[in-house]
Amino acid sequence: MDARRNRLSVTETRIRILDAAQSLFAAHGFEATSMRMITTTASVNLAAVNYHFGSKDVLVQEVLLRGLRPLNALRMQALDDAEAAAGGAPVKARVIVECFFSGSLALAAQSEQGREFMRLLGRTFTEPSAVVRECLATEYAPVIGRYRDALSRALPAVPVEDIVWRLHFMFGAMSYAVSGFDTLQVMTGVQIDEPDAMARMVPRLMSFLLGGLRAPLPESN
Amino acid sequence: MDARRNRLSVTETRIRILDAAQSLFAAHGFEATSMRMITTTASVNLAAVNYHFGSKDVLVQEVLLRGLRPLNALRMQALDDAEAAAGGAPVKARVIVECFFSGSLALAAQSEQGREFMRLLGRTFTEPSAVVRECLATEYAPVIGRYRDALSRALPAVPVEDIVWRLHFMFGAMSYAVSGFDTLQVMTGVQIDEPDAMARMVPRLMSFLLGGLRAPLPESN
DNA sequence: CTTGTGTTCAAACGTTCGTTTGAATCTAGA
DNA sequence: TCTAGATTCAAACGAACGTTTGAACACAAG
Repeated sequence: MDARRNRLSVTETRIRILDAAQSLFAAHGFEATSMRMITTTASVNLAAVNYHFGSKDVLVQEVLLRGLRPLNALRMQALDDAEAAAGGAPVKARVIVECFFSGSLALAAQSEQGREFMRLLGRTFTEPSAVVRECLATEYAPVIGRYRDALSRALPAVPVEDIVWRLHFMFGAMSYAVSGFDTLQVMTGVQIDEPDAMARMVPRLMSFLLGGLRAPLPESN
Repeated sequence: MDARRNRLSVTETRIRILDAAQSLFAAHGFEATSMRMITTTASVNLAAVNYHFGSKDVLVQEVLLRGLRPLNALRMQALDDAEAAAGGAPVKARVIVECFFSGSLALAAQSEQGREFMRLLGRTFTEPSAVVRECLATEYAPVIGRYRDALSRALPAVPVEDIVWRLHFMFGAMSYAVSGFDTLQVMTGVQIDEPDAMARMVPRLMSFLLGGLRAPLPESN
């Protein structure tokens, strides 16, 4: 089998590149990560990325899609299940938020690679690169739509427009919370080095987000 | 005076560079903005940045400090005033949040340059660059400390550790809200092109943040 | 063994980056 | 008016970037 060959199989080379790229992207960002850093970390030749993926942009896309597609599939499924369990009644806001996070948590809990991707996801939202934005827009659009509708049913007093705004704020708090651990440390002096930092953060984040979602509307004047 | 000279005065050249850099940094990010873009936009020679500032990193710092120092001074002053007005009593959480935003709003309201800087600020938090992080840490540390203490007095039921977490989430929602207009558009299909988008967003953001700040704590098990 | 296809490799490509240089130019003070 | 210092300018520097090239290599099929 593959183990006998001293040359790596095709799929193995691709995976090594994807893994190295994901790790470096999460640590340094997309632009700041060079092809040479990626190929050196992956222990493959410099030309391998262009041979297997065509360009750096395509590699970025494939790294994002590899993590994002199963994650968003989990999020859709979780909401489907919750709505089925509720019968015809609207799903409670707290449950909806939990649905959104359960996928991330599962992914982050099961492997260091999962945690790495979550850190990477935090970066993507503020990334100026056009290819990243386009990728996110395509992948997130249906999920956002689904959750917007569910939240709109759960919080009938909140106009859809405000639901969208609050979803936007939620994404901000979320991506920042995931990607900005070191910023938090440096700004506050708090140390968050424990490996279970994510698990300790998520319930706090969920309380915060739920509080924001259910906040009274600003007086419209 | 200066108007008679066909050569720019020293301070004018510096200001032209700072303005052009701020505008381009806000639009494309720090790394993606080249010296040639800056000097072309400012209509000065390529070598001018290195002559007047020493390096691109120093220019980045000076752009940040020029906007951040007066902004944070306003924030400190606003909280001082609120505490003085409250006598010995703790300032209400809603007022504290308003203090934090009043400075940003004043800056954003009075000039396009102010709005530009707010957009730039949104980028900074997720910027991987070491020089940016260091600059933010130094400038924000005392402000964060002050607001943390004030919030801790306003919300005695919330442990200081959770106050810090929620401040962190606040920063995320805030920076994302300011910098991620186009992301919001692209993800939701909502159009936010009006010039008063900032003014329409802030009350919504404040409601959201206050709701998050005052949310019930997660059940500690 | 030979052939053909897919993969790896070292080397170089052209471009752009931030920075430096040394001469030209302007300004202020003696 | 002349000179010393500050500023601008065109040009080039070395380094790093993403990408391309063509030969070398591995391996399965005939």
